[in-house]
Amino acid sequence: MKSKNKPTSVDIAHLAGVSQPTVSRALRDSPLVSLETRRKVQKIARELNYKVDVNARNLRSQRTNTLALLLFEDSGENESFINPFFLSMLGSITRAAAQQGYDLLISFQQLSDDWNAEYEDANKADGIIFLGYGDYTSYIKRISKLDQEGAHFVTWGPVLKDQPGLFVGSDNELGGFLAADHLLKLGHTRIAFLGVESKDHPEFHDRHAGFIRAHQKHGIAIADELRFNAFFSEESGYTATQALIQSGHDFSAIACASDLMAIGAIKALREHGLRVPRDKAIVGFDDIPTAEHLAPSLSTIQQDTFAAGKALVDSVIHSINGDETKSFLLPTKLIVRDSCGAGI
Amino acid sequence: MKSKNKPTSVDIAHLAGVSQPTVSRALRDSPLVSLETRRKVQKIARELNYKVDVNARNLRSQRTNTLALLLFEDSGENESFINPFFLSMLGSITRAAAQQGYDLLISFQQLSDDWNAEYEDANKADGIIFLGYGDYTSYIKRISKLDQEGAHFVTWGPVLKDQPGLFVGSDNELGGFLAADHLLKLGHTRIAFLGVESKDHPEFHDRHAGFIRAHQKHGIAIADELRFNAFFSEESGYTATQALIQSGHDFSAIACASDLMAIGAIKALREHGLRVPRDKAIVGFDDIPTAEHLAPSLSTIQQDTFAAGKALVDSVIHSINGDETKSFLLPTKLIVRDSCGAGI
DNA sequence: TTGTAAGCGTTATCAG
DNA sequence: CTGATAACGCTTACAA
Repeated sequence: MKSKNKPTSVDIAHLAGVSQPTVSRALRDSPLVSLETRRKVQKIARELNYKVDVNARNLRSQRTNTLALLLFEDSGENESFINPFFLSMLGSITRAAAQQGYDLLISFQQLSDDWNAEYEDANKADGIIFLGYGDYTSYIKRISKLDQEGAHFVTWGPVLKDQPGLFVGSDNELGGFLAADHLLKLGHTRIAFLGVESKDHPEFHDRHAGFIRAHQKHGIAIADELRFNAFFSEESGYTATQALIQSGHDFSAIACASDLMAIGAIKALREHGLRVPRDKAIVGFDDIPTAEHLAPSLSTIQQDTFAAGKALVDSVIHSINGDETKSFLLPTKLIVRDSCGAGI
Repeated sequence: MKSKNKPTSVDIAHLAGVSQPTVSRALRDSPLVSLETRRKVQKIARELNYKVDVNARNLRSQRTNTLALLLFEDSGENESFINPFFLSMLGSITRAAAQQGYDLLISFQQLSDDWNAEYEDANKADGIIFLGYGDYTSYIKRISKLDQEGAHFVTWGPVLKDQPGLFVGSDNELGGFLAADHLLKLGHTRIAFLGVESKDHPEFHDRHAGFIRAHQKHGIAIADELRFNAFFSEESGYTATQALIQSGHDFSAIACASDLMAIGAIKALREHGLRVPRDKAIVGFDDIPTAEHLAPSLSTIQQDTFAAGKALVDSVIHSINGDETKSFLLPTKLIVRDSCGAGI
């Protein structure tokens, strides 16, 4: 079944009449080998369609030139469905890794799983990128050990004081601020906020903190009764919005902590005969590809997945190389579309 | 920088007072090792946080337990943008691979690249999944060699006579039929078709073939002047639709060979003051996540990415195992939404 | 049930 | 500049 016997560096050595380490060196274009020998060896290698066996190389050199991407999912989510924001990240990380000459090993993990962060231990990868860690508190516990062991990894997430490990994330506080600021400028004063309040979800916390700061800037009091818990998903946004409507509290706009939530919110509003943006304004968060195609198109806070992928890959490579590394945030940006209308 | 010296099976052997192969066997839970010894060894391994070095294992066993996914992109496409259909595939392939206990190595390739299909040669992976091969004719040339070498790979694509290698794909002919049949049932008789006509793109050809078959079934003549070339992208659908409108030919519906095209088509129609579905009906193809959120929601032909991912992974694994394998198609399905209206 | 010996295909080290 | 020799850490025979 399998192909013919693959040529090895020994085979080439014989054919070229040189020693086998010389072959190895020649193929890496080492200047320690004379140009003539190099040429000869490389020619033969090409003719035989020789490829270095990466397992042998990795074993000997203790380096894999591979990055592992561990994607964690809330197990509650729909089986066959991946958060589109993560999908975008996945795309840009793959690209960035390729650009740096690293292979990318991808693995989905269930949060419930016994944590399978053995990629570096098993020498499958030189470093790890974590995406979507679930809840922050238990995640931190889990990675503290990794960090002490000197593993090379970076996490997509919030940057907080005294965190173990390396983090890269979006400036969620800024995003929350921009969203609320936009609505407040449009004249809204009673703005609902959809997003979980918990130490376990610092991103949401930060988005809400920005939300508060914007209110302070405008001298508008926060209406705490308009804050509803919701996770990333559409269902969650839908449910929270129903609760909001049924609460009977007055509101003219909703700031959602994710675009999926916003989709659910719009659906719920519509079912109650409320139109966006005529009756209620909506802002999302993420800028997933669907956002611009929604009806109405969704104003939202954009996370730059392209920059994020590159930042994650660069960070973990720096860590691998033993360079100085530091956690940092990427700016978020307001994208104005139709879902907020022209103001009150 | 790197962690402490990782424990090896030899270390454990010493501690456990057994031979090193015994350790290796015990860790694989081989029944050839007494329960007692197994327990002892496993306990020590756990305490030391020992992990098998996959490079050593792979080198010795000549198996990697890894699949490579090579994703080809039309280089013309927007740099940071990946076809959402492929993104869905990527998600489901990752899942399916994990389920089968395989790691997944992902690589983006530019079509222009010097073909980097060396994954199996280099023993990085036991088999390869190809996604988005560009144009069929040159792709076939490229893989013929792989096939002769006995490489283990499967391609997402059309199933044709005398193909080299293994293919899994959607039943595009059926999809094209379902799309046109739906429109014809609604009373449309002059239906435009957007999709490239070329031997190099058999999927589009098949979709059009189904389109024709539906017309035949309904006894309606095909209006060849209503066929416009377009690729997958939104821009392409936009441009083709403009051309269609400017051609002055009468039409009441458009069948698009991809959802992205449909998005572009709707945009073009709207700019010409034409409303969907009131003035023109639209059917897409793929059922990308955005489709249901468009305004109007897009009727389309669904490709089952979940089944597809599983089928691709299973196929390549069968091939690796030397089992009998055969190319096959997965059924496509009509999803009725609002973009076709209630008929003429 | 366990141990011994060999080897997977490289790269590293050192000597020439 | 090149070559001999020894690892890298595991699995596969085969022998006991």
